[in-house]
Amino acid sequence: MGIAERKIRQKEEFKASILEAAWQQVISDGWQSLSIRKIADAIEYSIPVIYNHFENKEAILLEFTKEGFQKLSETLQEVKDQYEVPAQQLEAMAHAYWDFAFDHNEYYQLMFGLGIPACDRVNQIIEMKTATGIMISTIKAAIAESNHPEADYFLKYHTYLSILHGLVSIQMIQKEGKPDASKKMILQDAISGFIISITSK
Amino acid sequence: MGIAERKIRQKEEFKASILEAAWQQVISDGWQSLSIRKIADAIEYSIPVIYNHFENKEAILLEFTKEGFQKLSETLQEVKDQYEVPAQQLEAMAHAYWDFAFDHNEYYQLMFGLGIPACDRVNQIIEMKTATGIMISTIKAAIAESNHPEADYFLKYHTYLSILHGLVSIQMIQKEGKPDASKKMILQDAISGFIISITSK
DNA sequence: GAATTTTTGTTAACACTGTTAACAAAAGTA
DNA sequence: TACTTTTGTTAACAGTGTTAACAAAAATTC
Repeated sequence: MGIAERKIRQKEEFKASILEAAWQQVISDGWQSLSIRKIADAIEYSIPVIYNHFENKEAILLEFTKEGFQKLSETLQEVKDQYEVPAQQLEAMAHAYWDFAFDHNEYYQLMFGLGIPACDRVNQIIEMKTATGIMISTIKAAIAESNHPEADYFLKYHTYLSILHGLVSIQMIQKEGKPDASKKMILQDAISGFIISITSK
Repeated sequence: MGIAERKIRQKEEFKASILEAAWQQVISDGWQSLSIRKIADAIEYSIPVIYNHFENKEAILLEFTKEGFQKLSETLQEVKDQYEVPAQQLEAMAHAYWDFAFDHNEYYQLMFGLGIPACDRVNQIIEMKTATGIMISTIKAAIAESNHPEADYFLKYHTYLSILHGLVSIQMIQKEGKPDASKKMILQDAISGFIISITSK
């Protein structure tokens, strides 16, 4: 009975065409503005057919999130395979990670829940400069007292902030509520490494 | 003419009551589910009055984002003032930053555009484990070859990922599109610091 | 104090969202 | 051919942000 197989094949194709249409939406207007109606419109079917193939909108986004992690894994593995020394691997993977994030920007935003309204918002906030100023001045002072006062304070500030924000947001994505005190060891580890990197060496 | 003053005072109070009601919403259900209608309901006025005091919903969120950065600045400054040595200040500020993020969780999410649907999503993605595995194995190898093979690989992995994600998302929030190559120096700086911290010392 | 203007607030709608129940049409099976 | 299952549609529900048209209250002018 080849007809049952044809059916599931057609079902797969249909599902794929939904994802295809959805992805077009995502890359052209961002995943924020992805809508079931627009997908239905694009595939020229009525709305409820989509719910025959996906439980809800979230399930569609989940699909892309999976794809994103798959692609990231592949990329990391490929890059890793090009080196032998772990330290070199780590460095190369870091660059690959960076490139992935910006080359597959939509995937990355989906994977890490970057809800982009903040982009427009953050850029019009003067209050942010105050916080920035406090941190930068401290970095400057630390560099001035260090053995290599020629270091780029602005670069070091970005590094400092990125470490902090990275730690926090990764933690927030993984679980809600305040993480236990043991998690603060990660902070301690990262930040003391950073401080050493500017104060001595 | 005290009546004009009373008017603007009342206007201020009204505005404050809107923000108050909005904030109640935010802390009880997250800023995702904040709605103009619910605010109107809470203050027992009709919907359009809110638009007399705020241009749109975004303006209300912007207000909280500002508040968030103000609070963060205050916190950082206070903590900084308790120390003299820049290195100590940086460390103390890092911990203060961490505490702020989790103690004022709603503010932080707003400030950095953490669009929390990803929380539920990320936790049901097995594909994520692959990527994690690749990175962890490399970290393990690096530690094994280092001078202190007793180091906690899981901690180091979290540090590694956090640095990467922090760099990327801070960059993404600030501007869209791929950042210029010079920005990659921040990555280079942070990651080489990290690598040194595990390979030698 | 009455008439007029300005401010303030309301109702009702528009244009969107995700989701689903009720039903019709097509396809496969007996 | 008659029946069942799958597939698809229309129409609605319950939300969302936002705004135009209008009524009521307050302040100002005559």
